[in-house]
Amino acid sequence: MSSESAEPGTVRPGGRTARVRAAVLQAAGDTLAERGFAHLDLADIARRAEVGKTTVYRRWGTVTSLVADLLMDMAEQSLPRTETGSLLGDLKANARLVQRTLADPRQGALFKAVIAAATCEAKTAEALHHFYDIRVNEWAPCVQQAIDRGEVPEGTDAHEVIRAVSAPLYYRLLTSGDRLDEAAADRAAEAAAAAARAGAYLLSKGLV
Amino acid sequence: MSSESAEPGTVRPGGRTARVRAAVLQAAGDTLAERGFAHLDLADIARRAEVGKTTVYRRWGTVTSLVADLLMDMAEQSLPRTETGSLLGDLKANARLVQRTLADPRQGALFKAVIAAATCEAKTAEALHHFYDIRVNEWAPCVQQAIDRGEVPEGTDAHEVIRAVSAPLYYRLLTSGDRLDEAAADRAAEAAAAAARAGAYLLSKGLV
DNA sequence: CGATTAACGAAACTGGGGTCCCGTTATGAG
DNA sequence: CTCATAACGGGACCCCAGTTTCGTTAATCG
Repeated sequence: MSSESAEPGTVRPGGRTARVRAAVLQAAGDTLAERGFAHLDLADIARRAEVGKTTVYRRWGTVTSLVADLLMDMAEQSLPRTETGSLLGDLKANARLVQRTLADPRQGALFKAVIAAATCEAKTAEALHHFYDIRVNEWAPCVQQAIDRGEVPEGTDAHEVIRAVSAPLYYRLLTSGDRLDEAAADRAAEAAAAAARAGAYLLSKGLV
Repeated sequence: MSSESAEPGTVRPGGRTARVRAAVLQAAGDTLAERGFAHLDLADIARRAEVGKTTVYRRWGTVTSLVADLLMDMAEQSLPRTETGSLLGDLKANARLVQRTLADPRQGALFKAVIAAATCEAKTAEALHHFYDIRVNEWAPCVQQAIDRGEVPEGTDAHEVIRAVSAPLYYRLLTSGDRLDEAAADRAAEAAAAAARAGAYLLSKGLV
């Protein structure tokens, strides 16, 4: 009875609809990775995905909206974290994972493009934030374990420590031309661990 | 005698040419700040700058190319650093400066847009890297002074310490919706200082 | 299984971003 | 001051991204 029906793809999400979505997201990821976010149009993506142009425009409408959906999809594919028994070991494992991802030509370019897209629209930005919230939540427990072991002071902001590991790697990816190597990953982990031990991430300091 | 003459604006860079460049860069900055990088076309910028559309296309050609020129312009306007006498004080001053810049609605949006643009073309990326090289070089000496004072170990990578201050702020700007407040700036400075004191940024560790 | 209709897709259409042409302005050299 | 021409700018033009229309296919329900 509602004057306007819900978003297309919500009533019959199975079969063809799901296939179309998968093909389009695949094509979008490929195109973003090799062409970047700038000169990117939905018509091109439709051709690549071998899907009707009309369909892409109807279901996503804009490039940023499509990227937002791509991020929802990426958020669901979370990798389980590894546990090493020490804070530094865990943070290094995390840093290496991020470094490998960003250093990979396709993945690195994709992440750059996705961040660029999030810059342009609130909805896409929200999807990106959600993506990183999930990733950070996945790894935060290792800091709590370090607190329990007495490696870092009580009241340390676990999420902030995890973010501190990724930050230098992303900063380097975006603002310098230097390659992301293992040394950069290890340095990021060591710096975060040292700062955490020194109490730089106590909750009382930055009461969000 | 060369078959193709040099870029327009290089032979007679004075008077009108300079005025046009200034007007276009101003308009580009404004548009980037309020509309973002995505749906941005040179025709619109030409209208804003009250300059012939043809001129903009002839001199810059693409949006990313224009952003690259804008970055060259921004790189020249470097703010002098302040000196406080201690590493933590200097790093906090730097962190506060970055934080104020990124938290400012216009400047923050502009930086986001510029980073997004650098994602899309090598030439723009190079201009962005150059911009940050200059900024980092401006502040690196304060770390060297800390080394001389014995605050941080010999062989500490001064540039890496300065980057470590900015990294969490940019990471937060781009991947989270949280506001950048003074607490975040101070935390970034404290973490970098603590990690530097602990020897996390020794050159031997990450021999670039 | 059918019947209903959500969702897809081919084709025609449109508007504005980007290009080209050529006349006008004013810079910089002599 | 004068001149050659670098650089600008108006306007016509074109291409293709994005929209609309309507017929076709197939997902879901009974």
